Amino acid sequence: MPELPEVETVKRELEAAVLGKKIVEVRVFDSRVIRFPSAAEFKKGLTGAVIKNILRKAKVLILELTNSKSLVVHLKMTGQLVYPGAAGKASRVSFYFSDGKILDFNDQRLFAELRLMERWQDLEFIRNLGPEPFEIGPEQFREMLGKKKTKIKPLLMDQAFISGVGNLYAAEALFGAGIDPRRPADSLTAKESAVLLKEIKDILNKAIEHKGSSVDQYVQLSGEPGGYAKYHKVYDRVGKPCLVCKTPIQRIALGGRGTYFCPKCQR
DNA sequence: AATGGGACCTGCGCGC
DNA sequence: TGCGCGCAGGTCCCAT
Repeated sequence: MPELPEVETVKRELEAAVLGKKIVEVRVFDSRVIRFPSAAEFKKGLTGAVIKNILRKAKVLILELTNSKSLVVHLKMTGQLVYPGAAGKASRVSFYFSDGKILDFNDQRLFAELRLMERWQDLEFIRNLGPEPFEIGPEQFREMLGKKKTKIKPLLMDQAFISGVGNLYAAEALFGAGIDPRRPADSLTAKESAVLLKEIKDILNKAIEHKGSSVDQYVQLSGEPGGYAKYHKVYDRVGKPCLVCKTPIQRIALGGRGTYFCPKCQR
């Protein structure tokens, strides 16, 4: 599922592929993914526009256009952007460029969201985003954790607390830091919180280097899977031996989400 | 304030 | 072989 490294990968690839290109046609195969405005207005607002700038805010992708509007993309869990595309049957929306190439937006489960906004900065979700891990240091992180009694793992996934981390990287970072996902956030020592922040940053950076983790549906812009999944130490490894101590990896539900951890290495 | 559950969706893998 | 069911998780929303 696309988290910060996957969205960053797609953002970089989009920059190389479609920056400066003109959209000449938009075909909508399932209008449910278009959250704003209507499908008709969406098409009208995009046709003829040139992609001027591409940004990422946490897990959100923003394509700024020359007509002062922005295409805001949230892939949620199964959204994909594929280029060059083929407007195949899995496509929900296809963007046709003046050079004849196609950018396909696919989404198996229809959770993903496309919006055409005058001002993406006004989107409530974006306004409420907490800092990305790269934007804070250990002292600030410790202070943030100290104000929260909630379990550390769901807290890492709270985009208003810290943004860009989802279920997979939260589990991997907590394993790397040797911290039990059920620990109250304010129980982490200064040293533990510093190690955790470093693990988060290191793992996100390494995942970006390997162009993301392909579990479930995520693919790079080219349609190829990302290469980071083979480095996962706990995610989706329930019952398999811990790569450090051989204890079977456990899976529990926290905040309704599958949580993988090593009961021996993580305390 | 924190927590839990359901909702949104579809396809996959499982057990029978 | 085929069917029904649970599950997957990013985010919002509601209830407690």
